[in-house]
Amino acid sequence: MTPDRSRRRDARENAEKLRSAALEAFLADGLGAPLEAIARAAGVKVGTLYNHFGNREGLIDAVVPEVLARRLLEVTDTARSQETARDRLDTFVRLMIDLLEREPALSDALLRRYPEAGALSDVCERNAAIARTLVHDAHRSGSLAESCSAEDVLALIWLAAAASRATPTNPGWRRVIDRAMASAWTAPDEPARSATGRAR
Amino acid sequence: MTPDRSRRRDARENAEKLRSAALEAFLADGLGAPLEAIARAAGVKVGTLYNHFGNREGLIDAVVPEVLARRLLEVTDTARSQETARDRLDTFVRLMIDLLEREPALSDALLRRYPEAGALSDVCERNAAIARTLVHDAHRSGSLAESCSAEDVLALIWLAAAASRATPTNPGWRRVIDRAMASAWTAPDEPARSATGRAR
DNA sequence: ACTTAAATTGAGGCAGCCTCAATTTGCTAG
DNA sequence: CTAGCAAATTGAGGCTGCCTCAATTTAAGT
Repeated sequence: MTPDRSRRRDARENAEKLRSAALEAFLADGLGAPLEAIARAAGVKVGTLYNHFGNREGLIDAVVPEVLARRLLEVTDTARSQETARDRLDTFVRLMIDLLEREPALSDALLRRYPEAGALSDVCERNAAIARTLVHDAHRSGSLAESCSAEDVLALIWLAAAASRATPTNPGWRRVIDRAMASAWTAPDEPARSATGRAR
Repeated sequence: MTPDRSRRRDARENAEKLRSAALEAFLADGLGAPLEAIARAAGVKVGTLYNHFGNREGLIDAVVPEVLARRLLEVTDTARSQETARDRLDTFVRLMIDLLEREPALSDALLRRYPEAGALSDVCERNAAIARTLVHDAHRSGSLAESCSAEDVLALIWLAAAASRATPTNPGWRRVIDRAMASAWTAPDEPARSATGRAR
């Protein structure tokens, strides 16, 4: 984003090396990856890291939001391209959880483990807003039970994030979450195509 | 349990002080409570703690299993005293989750964060075995869907543990878990009393 | 080349985990 | 009652990890 206003080339290069090392570490190990290791991978001392980014949150914010926003965009794009409101929400939730299983950094972000990372929180909040509208549409279309609020859906996703970051992880959690989501639809099997309803 | 075979009174007393400080800390803050703080609270240096208990897991094992076993016994006793198989399982799950919300140490135990604490793992395993028989009975009684296996119920409890230990915690998770469990019963509302079933 | 502002870093403080040699202390046999 | 021994305690220290800052190095512009 900020193409680095600093005058000195070495500083710009070091910042760049740090960003790329950080990105790799954060994506691989989550947002708690040791900063000392990142600095080492960038061929620099930690002090330099702190000079450039202030603290862990600063570094996270400089590097992670963009990538996660891209991943989330893929999810929302695919979800929004579905025919029915139910499919849109269903796809969204499913892909979100798939993504959480692959991206520890996203789980850490959704769990708000680093609340000072403002840009990252924004990305999450924007995503939550999308989830809320998808839920709203699903409610309107009658395919999602009113008893399942938008906050419930967000909590479900949050829960997947928490599960995916628990140590050691228990593979069974996914079935439980799927069951919770499955029980939230009003029509037993297929989405109510527009209003062809034998709904209710 | 082991009333301490050591000859020297001071050693016995220190061990006792450590146990009680440890218990307090573990119950209050979970099994990750800093050992240095425990030693300090016991009026002793960490070295002494390590002399007596070897490592964190040793201390956990010396102190936590008994208490958690008691708590779990209350839960299973109450659960088993219910009339129907469905109520027994339902009560068990509900009380377990209540307990997890109150006892971070239990969540840490179920999450297997300290696998070397053998006695603790045993307590958990015994509890899991009880859960399995309750699920089995519920299946036999026809009140629990076959699609909800014992491992699914254990995963649901594990999930509650993970959620309750995530930082910061999101209060909404409980509704999601309740929904998952609620959807696992075959009869929509009340337990099928023995076989008076309009089940299926 | 020299100056100077900027960037880097080494050293260090803090909290945790854990180890171990040296010291202290309780117990007991004489 | 005391000396001597085994047992227990501990201080010091090593390790990782977070973060700070004064002193030094170095790039860039005149």
